[in-house]
Amino acid sequence: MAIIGDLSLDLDKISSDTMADVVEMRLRDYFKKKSFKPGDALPKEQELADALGVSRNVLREALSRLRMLGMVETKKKRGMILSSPDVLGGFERVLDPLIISADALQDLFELRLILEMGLADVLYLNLNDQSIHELEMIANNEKKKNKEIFRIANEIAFHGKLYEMAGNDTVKRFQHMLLPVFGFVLQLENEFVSGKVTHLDLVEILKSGTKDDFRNGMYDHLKPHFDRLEAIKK
Amino acid sequence: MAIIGDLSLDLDKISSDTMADVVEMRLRDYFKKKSFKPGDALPKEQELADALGVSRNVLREALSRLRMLGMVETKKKRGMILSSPDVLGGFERVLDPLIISADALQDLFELRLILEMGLADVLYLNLNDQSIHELEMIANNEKKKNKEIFRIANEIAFHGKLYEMAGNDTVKRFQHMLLPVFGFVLQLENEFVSGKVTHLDLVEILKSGTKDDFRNGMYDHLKPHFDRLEAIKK
DNA sequence: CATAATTAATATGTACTACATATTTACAAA
DNA sequence: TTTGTAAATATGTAGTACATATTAATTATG
Repeated sequence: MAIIGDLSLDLDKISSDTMADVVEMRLRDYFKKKSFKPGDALPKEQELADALGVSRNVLREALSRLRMLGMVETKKKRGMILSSPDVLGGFERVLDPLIISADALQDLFELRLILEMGLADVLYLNLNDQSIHELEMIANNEKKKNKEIFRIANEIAFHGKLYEMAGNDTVKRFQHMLLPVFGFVLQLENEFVSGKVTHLDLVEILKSGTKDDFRNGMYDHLKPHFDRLEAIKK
Repeated sequence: MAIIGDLSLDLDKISSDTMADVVEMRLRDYFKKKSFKPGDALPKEQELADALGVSRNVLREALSRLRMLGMVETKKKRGMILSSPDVLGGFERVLDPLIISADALQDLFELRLILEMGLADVLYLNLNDQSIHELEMIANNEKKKNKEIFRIANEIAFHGKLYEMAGNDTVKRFQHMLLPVFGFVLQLENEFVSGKVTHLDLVEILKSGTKDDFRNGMYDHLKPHFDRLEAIKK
């Protein structure tokens, strides 16, 4: 006798791609196959629609997606050109803590910790006295202001500066996008404790310490977060 | 006398948002303001279009973007629901080494190195004998196969397994998406040398070494890449 | 002849209409 | 109670029309 278990495990959902989904993929393939490069002019909408056998409506729905990602730009009469997308644009649009899954939130929380811990090597490649001095100014500023109220702003300023010093704009932006997620997770846990190593301590390490010193300092600075992770994993 | 420099630096481009751009933003704001959560039903297309004062066409172009990102799903008659987007979907669609800028390529190359170096802490939180054993199998397998031909596949398998062991699906996928970029940059440089520390060495460290040992081992494993970075930065 | 002004041509942006299709709901039939 | 049928409805798709901005061509003008 046949055993009927969870149907959803045995029967895959019927994939109902719309024409816009298909056209989006086909356009991608077309650009690749023809090795279009940024700046190259694309055929006009009606030609593409005719070639694909769809209405101009459907084609524009697909184009709208590519335009959002920055893959294509259009000028009124000149037509469309392929362009260099902002690699983080699509990521940014989706990063709302209220709508992404709890698992993804947790993963992104960890991702930021991974970034902070991995930054040392690239950071030390770009280190110079001027930027260390600027970082120190930021850390010093924290003492003046009300610690509780400006705590989050201070965190953002200091760590953001670290990424800036690493000289990698994409990673800096990336980390900045992760901040709301990070804050959201912490808020859920009602946990705002600080590690033993302060921002000023980290500055001192940058002045005279090694990469390893910095990594260890950063770990201690982030220790409460890692402790939280450890507690969860068990 | 007025000095005329680079015009593009002095004159901002006129922002010519299309209706679809505006509607996309307005829908986002609407979802937030009404605190829609995944699963909630959205008004029907015609109602939204009427409310926004645009044609159903324009509204659908905006919706098409949100659908692509996985923010909304639609069923034929039931209407639309807000849903949990795949946080990396938008990123994945744009990661074509042939169209993203050279700067972004370089940044992403560094980003992968940062991830590898930062992985240790999260990895050690999840470590267990079983997964170490599986990793060892992968590393051992490399010796059997033709090293040159399978070199890239081996790299992907080993490092992919490391991310899997870290127990963070998002980061694992993220790293996997970065691989083509990584490979592309290396290919440009015609550089495929390995560090002194092999995959098997890393496995041994995982068995009996500390987090710091692992980080140092990973750094040595990736040393050629860091050397390349250092050469570029100067 | 060179520059400015005008006109024509064209591709995109937007709106509107129409209809097929899938899915729900309700109801009828077995 | 389950199954089958019919009506209702929201989305998916096609097609037409036109406004607008931009380019190209043409004419006017000094």
